[in-house]
Amino acid sequence: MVTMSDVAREAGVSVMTVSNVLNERLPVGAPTRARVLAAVEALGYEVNLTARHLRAGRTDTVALIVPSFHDYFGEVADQIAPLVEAHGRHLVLERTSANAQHEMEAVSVARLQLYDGVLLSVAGLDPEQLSRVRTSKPIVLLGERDVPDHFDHVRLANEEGARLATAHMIERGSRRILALGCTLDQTHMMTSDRRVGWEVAHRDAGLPVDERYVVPIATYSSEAARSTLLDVIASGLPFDGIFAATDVIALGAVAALASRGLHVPDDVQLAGFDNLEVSSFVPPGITSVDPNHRGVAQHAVGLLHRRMAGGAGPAEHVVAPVSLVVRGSTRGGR
Amino acid sequence: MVTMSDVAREAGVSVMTVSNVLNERLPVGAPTRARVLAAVEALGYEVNLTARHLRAGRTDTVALIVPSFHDYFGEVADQIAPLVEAHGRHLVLERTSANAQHEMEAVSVARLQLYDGVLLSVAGLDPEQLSRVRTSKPIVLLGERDVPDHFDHVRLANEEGARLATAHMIERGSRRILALGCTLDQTHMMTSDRRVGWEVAHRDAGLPVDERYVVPIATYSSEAARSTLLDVIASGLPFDGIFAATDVIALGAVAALASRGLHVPDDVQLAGFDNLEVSSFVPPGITSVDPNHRGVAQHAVGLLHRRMAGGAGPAEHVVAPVSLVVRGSTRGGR
DNA sequence: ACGGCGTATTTTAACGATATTGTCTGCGAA
DNA sequence: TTCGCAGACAATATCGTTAAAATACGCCGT
Repeated sequence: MVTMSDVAREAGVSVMTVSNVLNERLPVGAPTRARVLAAVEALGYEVNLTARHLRAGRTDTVALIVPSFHDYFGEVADQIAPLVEAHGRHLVLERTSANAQHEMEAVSVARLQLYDGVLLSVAGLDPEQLSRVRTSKPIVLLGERDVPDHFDHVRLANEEGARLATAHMIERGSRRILALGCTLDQTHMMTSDRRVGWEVAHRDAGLPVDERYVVPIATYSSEAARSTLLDVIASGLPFDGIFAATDVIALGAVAALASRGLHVPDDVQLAGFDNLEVSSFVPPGITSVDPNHRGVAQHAVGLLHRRMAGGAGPAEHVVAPVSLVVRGSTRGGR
Repeated sequence: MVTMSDVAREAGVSVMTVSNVLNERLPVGAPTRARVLAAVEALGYEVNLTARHLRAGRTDTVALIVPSFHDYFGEVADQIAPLVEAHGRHLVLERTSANAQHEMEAVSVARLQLYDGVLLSVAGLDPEQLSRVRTSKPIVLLGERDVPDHFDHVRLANEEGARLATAHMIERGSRRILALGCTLDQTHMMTSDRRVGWEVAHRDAGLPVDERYVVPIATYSSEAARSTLLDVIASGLPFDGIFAATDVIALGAVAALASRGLHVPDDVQLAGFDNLEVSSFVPPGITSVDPNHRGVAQHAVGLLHRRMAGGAGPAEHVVAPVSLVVRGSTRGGR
């Protein structure tokens, strides 16, 4: 590897002069500067960022740690990247495979020290595990789980989104709406918060809440959703609407309904959550709760930036508002 | 920050003893070890990886540099991650926004020095620009563009995949097949290689090749595909099949066809390329060329690993085989 | 001619970890 | 008693860079 001292020797100057030429900290005489630049060019020198990071105590890099690079997270990441770069920092992604052990490793203080700040999308860690993470590094948590109070946290208005979607289908005539991929858990989780919204919509409309219509699925994949919904259909439980906890689940539902000859929205209305790009293209267009990626990204990066700039003060817990995008999978959609 | 020397002071030993306890290089007496571990625990010490990286000259980290975190790249990344981790290294992703300037920055030798190896998904850089990248760091290129000979490179059998898909639709009765999202370029690019496969299938079947059926699109988005296809329909050009250059494009085509009341596959057969997960769930299931992510990932990581282990020898240029997955969007699919 | 000042450049000392070499202690063998 | 040697630990040098302090050099005014 070519180092500064190689360049210095080649140019017949000290390493500090090389550093000063390259970083323009102290002024360097024109002839000397020219010799240094020539040597840099000749040897193909590039600064060693590891050394600079050690010396500077900063890396000008932010990590976004996500469970997988798929779908929702990919879309959020694409929103976050330019915001981080606007602050003159780099963004890198790390993956945890939604596995609590991997997440703990990712947030091990050792790993964190490589970054000036971390956006951690929490999927596998519960509050108890998270509270064991002690570090002075700025961290902002993203995700739908409960987290310890002392972390900055951005989450979605899950309940409200689910309520919007369900109320919309009720208004358009559905009376038996599955909550596909939701759960009856009492703790705050994505799947239970969204189920609560589904319940609230029923109560608001004076409709009974039937727990048989809450249908959990094994994994959050389209395939699991498809086979689970096929089971529901086979069981004979009557339904005329589906609130899918995520668009990935909605997609599996679309496939299952089509394979059983059920028409959307005439036989069954369908609404999802996440407003993935594909959702507007899958005929007849899937009505979906838009999670407001841009807003989430802005809040998260904003909070992180404030902490990195040394901002103190109590942790903030942001609930980002969501909105319903109506498409052809519910009646009245275009 | 808590450093080794803080721990050393707390435990009343030298820093080397702390290092030896933590890394188990030289043996340390049991009582001393216990004191050190207690001090580590008490102070919450974690190793500073930046310092270790500088000293070791390695980072045990591989970067995957992609144009965006969407769709295809997200899926490839999820395949690559476990393979890299199996070699005891970390994987991080960086994003270039398919922008040549960003790509050049990403491969600036400075940035590379943070990693032991780099997988670079080339979207914006042409061979001439790439050949200016001089570094001794192991780099493996991914992607469908031509690259300088001295780089290891993994690409797909684009032409063969397109030929398979097109021949399949011809066999099932299509006679006027659009090449949507393809181009007439003569240089090797994804869009032109796939167009060549479309041509070859026609010639193999003794059918004429009509260049009016090659329909480029402005951006590789579903939305652009949809509006472009709507224009084609409006133009009155008759067609009974579509080979879409990517599944993202196929998805836009599905939406356009549905909105014009054209039935897939009865009125128009449709086949895509990439076999995205969604493609098997969008009714009636999109026939697609499977790009063999797993194989690509294995080749790429294998090549990189060999180079990182010091393997010399000429650069390899791998063309990963692809296969056709037949679904309901072509006749005879399930 | 000389003190003083400003600019150009070098020297020194870190950043935090670790490979290498060096010191000390105690014990067994001659 | 003396030497050698092994085990346990410490001191030093180093990775490549940069902040801060030190030096060298010319030039000015008096």
